[in-house]
Amino acid sequence: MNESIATRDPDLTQARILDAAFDLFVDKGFAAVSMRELAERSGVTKSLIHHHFGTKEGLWDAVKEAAFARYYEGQKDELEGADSPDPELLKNGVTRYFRFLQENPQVVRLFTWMHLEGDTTCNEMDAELVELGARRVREAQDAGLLRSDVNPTHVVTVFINACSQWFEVRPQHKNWEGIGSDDEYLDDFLKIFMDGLAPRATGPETDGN
Amino acid sequence: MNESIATRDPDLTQARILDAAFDLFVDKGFAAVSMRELAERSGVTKSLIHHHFGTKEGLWDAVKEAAFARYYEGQKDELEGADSPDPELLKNGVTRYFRFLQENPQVVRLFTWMHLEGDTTCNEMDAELVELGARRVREAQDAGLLRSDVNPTHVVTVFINACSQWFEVRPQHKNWEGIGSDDEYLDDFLKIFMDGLAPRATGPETDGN
DNA sequence: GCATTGACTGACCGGTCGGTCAATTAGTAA
DNA sequence: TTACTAATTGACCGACCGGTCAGTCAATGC
Repeated sequence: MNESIATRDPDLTQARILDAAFDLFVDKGFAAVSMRELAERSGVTKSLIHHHFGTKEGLWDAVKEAAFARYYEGQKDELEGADSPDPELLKNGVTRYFRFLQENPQVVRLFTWMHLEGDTTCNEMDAELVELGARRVREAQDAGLLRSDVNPTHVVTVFINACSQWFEVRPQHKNWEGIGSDDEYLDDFLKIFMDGLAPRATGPETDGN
Repeated sequence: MNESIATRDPDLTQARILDAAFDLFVDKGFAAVSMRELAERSGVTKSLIHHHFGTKEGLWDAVKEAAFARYYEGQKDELEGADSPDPELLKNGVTRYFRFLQENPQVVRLFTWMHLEGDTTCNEMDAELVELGARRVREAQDAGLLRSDVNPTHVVTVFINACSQWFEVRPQHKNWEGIGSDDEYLDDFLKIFMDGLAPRATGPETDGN
């Protein structure tokens, strides 16, 4: 706050503002954050934020765009990295997604704010990621590695829901009696999820296809 | 708005204010709602709200308390209504919970706001409900009707998460390609969930090892 | 040198915020 | 009727809101 910028660097300034705004918006929500607060946190004047981002909504949009772009790139890379259909692949996919949310709690909160707002700006990208995952599931189904009587999109949705909601409510549930650690929850979920997705014995014999 | 109260009825007035506040807070979140807006919506003066509820926070607390009390009573009754341990019971429990959220989308949003706020006022009641459900699961496990190598609390948590997150993001996902209706999602989830919870073949019978 | 551009500032704007308060009004018990 | 209590009102408060604007200041090109 006391330090002023050594030399004029608009890019760095914008990055500073975006960082502070990300933290504050994620923490308190859009409506509960004031421009003055944002200015103080990022060490610039309120007017400067308006200069770079126009309105408060403009800044909020920029924050969401930047955060989601990072998320999107990371997830897309991981989804496209895998190749051969394999149940182990699904398990790893779930685990990686779970780890990602675990390490990025702010992303969970950001998405939750956006959902409550009815924000649809990231809808196509979101849909694309799920579509990518669903395609993997369908490949595994066609290869006879996963049961085929469930909608692949729902398979992906179930694990996304089970993971993201876990971290969304984690702060409240943390010290509940009977509830385990992140890893224990993940283990139990994977047991249920993977065994529940195992190919069904449709006939009298062991399903070999 | 035009109608004024025929005769003074403080209870009715408070109920009116609570109703309007519930709708507005659930819709826009605590910070984004103004006392003037609340007053106009409930057809009373701003001062009158302060008279009955003290502060804006006081009204918010009252709204949350009332809503959660209703939720708590309903859920508790359903959980205590069941008696014999039975896998069908778990399936019915999931279905009933799913239907409840389906019919009460505002409750989903309210809880999400509360989670983001870090609200812990309903934590004990929440924990009690999950504990009740977990006890049912444990009974079924002890009776050999469900696999025993998973934490009963996690079993309950998984289905709560899968259901509530579904409705939390539903407005955004509604017209995604590949995604089905509420009922189709529930069916697919139940397939995975129930089969994933079936007792494992550890013994002499048809064993895959 | 000088003009131009854009980053950056601080004072200021009208409006809205949550909350208060004295005064009025309607029920109620004596 | 009277006295009391509580519901209800509208005017009002200081603080804060998001946003604007004229102007300063540093870099860049000529």
